[in-house]
Amino acid sequence: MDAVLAAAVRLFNTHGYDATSMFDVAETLGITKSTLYHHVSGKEQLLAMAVDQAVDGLFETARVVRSVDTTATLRLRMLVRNSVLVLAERLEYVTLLLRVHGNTKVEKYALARRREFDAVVTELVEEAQAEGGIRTDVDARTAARLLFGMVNSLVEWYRPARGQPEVLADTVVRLAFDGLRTTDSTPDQGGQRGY
Amino acid sequence: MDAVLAAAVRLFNTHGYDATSMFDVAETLGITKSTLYHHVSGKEQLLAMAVDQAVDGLFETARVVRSVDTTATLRLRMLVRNSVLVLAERLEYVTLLLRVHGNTKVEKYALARRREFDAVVTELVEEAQAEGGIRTDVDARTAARLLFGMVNSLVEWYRPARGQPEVLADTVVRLAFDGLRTTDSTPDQGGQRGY
DNA sequence: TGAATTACCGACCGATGGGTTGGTAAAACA
DNA sequence: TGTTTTACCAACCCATCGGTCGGTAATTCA
Repeated sequence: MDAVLAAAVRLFNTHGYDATSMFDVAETLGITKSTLYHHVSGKEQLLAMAVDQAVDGLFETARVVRSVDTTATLRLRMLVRNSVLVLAERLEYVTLLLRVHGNTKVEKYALARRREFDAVVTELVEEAQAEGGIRTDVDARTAARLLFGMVNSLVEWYRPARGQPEVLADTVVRLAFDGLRTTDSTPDQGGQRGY
Repeated sequence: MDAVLAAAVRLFNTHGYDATSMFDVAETLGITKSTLYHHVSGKEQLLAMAVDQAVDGLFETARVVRSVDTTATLRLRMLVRNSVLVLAERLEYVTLLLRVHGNTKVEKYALARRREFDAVVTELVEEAQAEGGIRTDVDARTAARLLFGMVNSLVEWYRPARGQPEVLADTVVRLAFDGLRTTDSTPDQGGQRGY
């Protein structure tokens, strides 16, 4: 069953959801279409399961971060870092989630969950701004969107083979918080490994 | 003809390229499918034209930036800023370009041009690193990808109504180069309006 | 061993989609 | 005015797709 989902998601990502037929999925698994329908209720269910895999990972990380007792700024750093790790770990599922744009029930659900996650990030950015941890001359909503725009763009090029995701996560955090400019005097934000 | 392309691209973006039928496009224009085929050779041509609109804008900006006689760092800032402006100006075309992932001839062409643009950015990042203008502890290719990952994410939420694109472009440049951290002493990189 | 469950398949169905054909009405041009 | 070009359309073609149906082989379980 997991094999079915994995194969489907891989095909969805390489050829596009619409362009992938249930026949394609079945063929990849070495079974016929009828047999495939014996295992899954339909194409949309495959999409729904994939979206859930991605969304669950993201919200789990948001939940963990929320429960940590530290500054909002540090929690924001943790959220970014952990999100990169989730993206790397569930790459194919998150890729599919981020490409959803249509109008079916499942797709609308996916978009709603993404907006929900966005709201969490925006709130955290606002908190961090309020405590003076990050710049206030950029609208919180805009900052949150650009920040996760950068994070999410990973799905376009990151491939698991290319080294540990932790290294990448650190890079993303550093770039997001300190920018591209020469790191004259990198301010160590508390020294808690990586954040 | 421009009206045909505009209508098609809008539909492609809202419902997805595959999910949009030529009948849908025709209906939106208030003509029949046969008449639509009298104006365009096929669905792929519409995609090709849209992709060209986006790609041409991006490469034009890269060309202009390349011809400016200043530091690589400042040119990189200009490229980011101008890219945001192109994205805002040709939003629907660039949106479509960035969503292309399939395997047809046109889609492969689009991906190739995107990679080409990527190479230009990476090269500029390397130059800027070499002259000491930006941090060197991040791989140039990775930095370039994350940088334009952020820029490109605009297509997911930016809507023209929301104020001048110049303001947004400045925000993106600031965030990309100085990061989210509190702007203790914003280093004015030369004072050339916005960069 | 016999019954029930599970995995599997070939053939089929209705709908949709990209694209074509063969033609008419209206401009543009001479 | 006659002719060519342009804009337009209804009907049709064929491939593909999501999904169903009726049935068979293998497996599980009692």
